[in-house]
Amino acid sequence: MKSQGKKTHRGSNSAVTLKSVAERVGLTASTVSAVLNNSSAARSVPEQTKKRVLKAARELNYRPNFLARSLRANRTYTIGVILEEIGDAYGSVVMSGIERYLREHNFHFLTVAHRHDKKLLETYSTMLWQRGVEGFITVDTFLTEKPPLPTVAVAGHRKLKGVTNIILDHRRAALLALGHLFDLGHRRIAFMKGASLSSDSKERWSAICEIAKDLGLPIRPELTVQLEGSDSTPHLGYPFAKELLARKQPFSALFAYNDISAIGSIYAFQEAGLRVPDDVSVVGFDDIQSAGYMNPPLTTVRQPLQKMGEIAARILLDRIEGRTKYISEFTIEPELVVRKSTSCPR
Amino acid sequence: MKSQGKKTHRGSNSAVTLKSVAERVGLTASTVSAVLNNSSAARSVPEQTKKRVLKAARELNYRPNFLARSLRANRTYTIGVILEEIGDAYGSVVMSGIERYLREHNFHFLTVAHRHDKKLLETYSTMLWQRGVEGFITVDTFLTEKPPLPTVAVAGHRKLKGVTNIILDHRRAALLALGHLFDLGHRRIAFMKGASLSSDSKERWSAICEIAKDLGLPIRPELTVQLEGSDSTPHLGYPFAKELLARKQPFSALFAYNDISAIGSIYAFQEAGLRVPDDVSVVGFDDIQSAGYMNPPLTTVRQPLQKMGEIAARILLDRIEGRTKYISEFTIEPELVVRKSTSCPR
DNA sequence: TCAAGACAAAATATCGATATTCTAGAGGGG
DNA sequence: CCCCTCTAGAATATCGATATTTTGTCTTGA
Repeated sequence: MKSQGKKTHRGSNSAVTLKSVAERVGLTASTVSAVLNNSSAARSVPEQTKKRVLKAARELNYRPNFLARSLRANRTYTIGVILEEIGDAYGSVVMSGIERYLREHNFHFLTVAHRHDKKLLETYSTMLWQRGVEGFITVDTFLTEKPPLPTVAVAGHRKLKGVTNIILDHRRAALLALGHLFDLGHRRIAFMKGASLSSDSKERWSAICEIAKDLGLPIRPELTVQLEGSDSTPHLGYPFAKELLARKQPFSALFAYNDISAIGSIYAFQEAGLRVPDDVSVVGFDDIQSAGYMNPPLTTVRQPLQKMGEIAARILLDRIEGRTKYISEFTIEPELVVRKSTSCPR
Repeated sequence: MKSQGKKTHRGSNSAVTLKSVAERVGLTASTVSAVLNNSSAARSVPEQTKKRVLKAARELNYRPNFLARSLRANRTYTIGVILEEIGDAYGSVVMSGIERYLREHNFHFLTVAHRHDKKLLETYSTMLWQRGVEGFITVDTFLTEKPPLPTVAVAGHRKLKGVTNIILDHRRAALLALGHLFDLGHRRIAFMKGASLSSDSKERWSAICEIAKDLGLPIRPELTVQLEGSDSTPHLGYPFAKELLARKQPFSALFAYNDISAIGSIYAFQEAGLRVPDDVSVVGFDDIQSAGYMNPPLTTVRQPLQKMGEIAARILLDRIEGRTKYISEFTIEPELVVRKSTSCPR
């Protein structure tokens, strides 16, 4: 005897299956399926019957079982999002953009954070792959080998075949920031390089070097510090700004690695009795949400993070659906947001 | 003739199935399955054969198909996370805690953001349910009816049967903040009430009223503003702080609804020539990452967001696995973080 | 010598949806 | 009158894994 009623249906959705709908109308599951999907086999089904089927499905509130469908069709309409960290001001905004686009196109996503652990990264991407995701979006992640699925990388600058990189135009970004400082009259500029772990680090730095050269601005080692650690709070910049001060080399401006470190630096400067921007101008990078509400409001190079997430999602879906060919890069233009943390040097 | 080799395997994982492993060792799929899962049927399989099977599986890098398995077992080891918004400083930190816990317990999660759209909320939760999630965690979300699956709500104060609420001890929070201001000598305190959309709003406010009464602090309507809109940038507080100033009623301190609005308020105060904390003390709520790096660093009531996410995940998994019974509430203790945005009134 | 076990593994049924093939009956044309 | 075609669906096979049932083969003891 069949069990009736008391199904626990834990993970699965309701107990209403194709079969139960079929029984209701006295037909077989295959016929009902054909009608509901309006497949070619449904051509020979009379209107009357179709109506009956649709009515029954509605009444029983039938929802096709996603797992069964996916298994059959070999499609999950799901992608995997691999981030360095979830709770920070960078990744989560990109994610928000991803979510936005996916939602409009009936895709979903699974998320994992690897926290810069290479081993974890590998485990996680295998896990997602096993779960049938159809592609990956990585954020701030160093991939070491070509993933087995279509992949789009946001802020990941290893060039890998098969991976589309969403990159910021770093030369443009450097030009915006340094040009701004240069125009204000700054000549002794301090720099904060990103931690070696941060995947954007290298590219951004080399762009800065190039542009500085073009502008005739020297990059002095004694005014350059390199961030370390994977802290994503403003602690990130604080100790390094202090170190910079401890070197007792004069400088009138700082181009920080990102807003987070800029904020930490400003804090260190103010603590040391320096006024921003009167004594030191500071330029950040990213334009995170709170940047405009710091004191002083931060002048920064804006990365349109949400948009980058949306574009990453769009490119990935286009590839999954075979609408477009693989492209190796997509460049996003940054924007300079001038607020109050920069001014002419004394 | 069967297709061989050139499978496209889009969503699904590799073409290595149980069957192919079985063929490799000249056995049937069922036997291989029994061995790999070490199920009771495998008792009668000789060690030699087991070894052969395991070896073949390893060599072919066999990964069981998640969809097939889930379909059979009616389990997905997946939960749905429903947030108001992803890219903000609140939800994403909670999510980070959720991720952390789930990862350690081999669960995954799907995420949707409803952006306070009730219709969307319903659609999305149905979608997740169809996809076989085994439970929900909601963040800052107004549920209107009992969900069809085990649910844990973070910062959602509708009391619904079957839903476990992770709540902050708001009375304690109010006591910490108001007690602090009171001890400093503040008597004319302005308040910012949360937007009606924000689910914490009401509870927090009534706790504040109670505690204020206990302390003998009057709550003056002319010093109370109510936030509106669902902006999650500091714009949130800015206009309302301006309105407060426009009323020309003296006050020496502000207890803001959250850090975001506190930051916006400080900005408005400073713009109006007021110094914080010398002219106005400000207390925030949440302790978001940048709170400590504002100028001045924000005194605030800390909500241990990441921990709340972890606990929500733990409670949900315990319920899914039937390890514990349903509990209707779990209370988290807040903590006062005294920084530099509060001082004695002039 | 024959039956009862034990052993080894194959066969089958199932999860739910869907694509393809098959069939029974009605109607029409030559 | 017979064959063909069309209708209206049923039956079956499949996706991949797994739980249950069955089938042989070999031992072993009475």
